[in-house]
Amino acid sequence: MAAILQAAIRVFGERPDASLENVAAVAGVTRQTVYAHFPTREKLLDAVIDLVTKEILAALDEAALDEGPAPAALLRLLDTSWRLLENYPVLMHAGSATPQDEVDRHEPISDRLYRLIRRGQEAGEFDRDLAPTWLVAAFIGIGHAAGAEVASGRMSHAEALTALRVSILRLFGAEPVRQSRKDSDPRSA
Amino acid sequence: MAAILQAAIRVFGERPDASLENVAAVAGVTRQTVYAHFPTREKLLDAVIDLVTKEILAALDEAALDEGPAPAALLRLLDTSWRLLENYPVLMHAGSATPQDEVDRHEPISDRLYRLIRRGQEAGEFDRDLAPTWLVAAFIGIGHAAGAEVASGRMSHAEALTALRVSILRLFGAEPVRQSRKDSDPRSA
DNA sequence: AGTAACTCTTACATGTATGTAAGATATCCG
DNA sequence: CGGATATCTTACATACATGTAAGAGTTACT
Repeated sequence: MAAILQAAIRVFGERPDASLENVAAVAGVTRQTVYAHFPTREKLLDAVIDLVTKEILAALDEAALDEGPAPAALLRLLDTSWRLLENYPVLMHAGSATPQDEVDRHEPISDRLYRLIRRGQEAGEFDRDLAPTWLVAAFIGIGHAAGAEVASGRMSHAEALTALRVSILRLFGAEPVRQSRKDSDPRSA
Repeated sequence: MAAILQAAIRVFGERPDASLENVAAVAGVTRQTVYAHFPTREKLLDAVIDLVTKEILAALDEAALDEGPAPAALLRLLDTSWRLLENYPVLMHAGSATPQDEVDRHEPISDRLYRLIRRGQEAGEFDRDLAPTWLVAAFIGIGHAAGAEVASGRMSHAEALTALRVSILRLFGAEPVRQSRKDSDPRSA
């Protein structure tokens, strides 16, 4: 049963509309065995989402996003999200099913991100010109872009993470958080 | 003929994996009539991509991206792309088919964007910390995010465009283009 | 040893999409 | 008028995925 779930996570991560036949093959069982545990395809999908959501929540709780300076918390959130995306490529396809599903899947991460943005903006650590809801969408969108770059082999995992960090901080209008700086003249925000 | 192509653009824009039955219905013809013009589904897809690509190239040529300051050209490119995305929602689903298709579809826009980034970075108008290829990916990713916000009704078209302008300029490390003065008209073509 | 849970094999039914084929009808143009 | 083109109707074949069903084999636990 657990093997089937893991297989489903892997397979749907590569191809969201893969058949149960594929999932069963990867799990090393037959299609009917899958049906023995999950009566319909949708139930299996639900189980996958539930499991992944639980892992996400646990990982985000460890990041303690409500504590410390907002920019540092943002980077913790970024690193955690990036690691989750690496472990669960299925998150890349969050928009493939119904819009309702999309919302549900990203809800745990986007909700915490939203609160973090609000906190940072109110403390003056993030620029206030852009609406928090938009920044949430942009964060996820740019994260997906980075994931796609890695998936296609155009960037390494490490390169993408570095680029992500810089990009997100810029986007949020945060002071650069002490990273290797080159000869770029600092503009005051 | 042309009606079928237009219908395909519309239908595939809403649902990339719609059946030819749907396309035919929207076009006001029967499925067999579609087959009379496009022997396979793939041929129809190719025709759609070809047509849209031509329109994109024409629109981008009008934007004169090689002339004037890079940040201004970037905004022209952004406005043009945004308008194209509005007219051809099918561009939102550029990653749904094979990876090869994705590259092909975005090539005309990403190639010109790449050259523009290089030009701006070499002239010192854009920050040099982020690789041009990454900025291309981030540009498209954030653009898609904006498109999704509009499609879901969470932002208006105008709100999204404004947020996009600010976000892209920040991301590219460009000096904020004089937008406090209202004489910078987005529609420059 | 015996029972229960799990899994396997095989088979069937259904739905949907793709693609092919043949013959009828309409329309436009020379 | 006559022929070419485009379209329509109806029908068939195929492929694939989903879901159901029955019966047999395997494993593990008691």
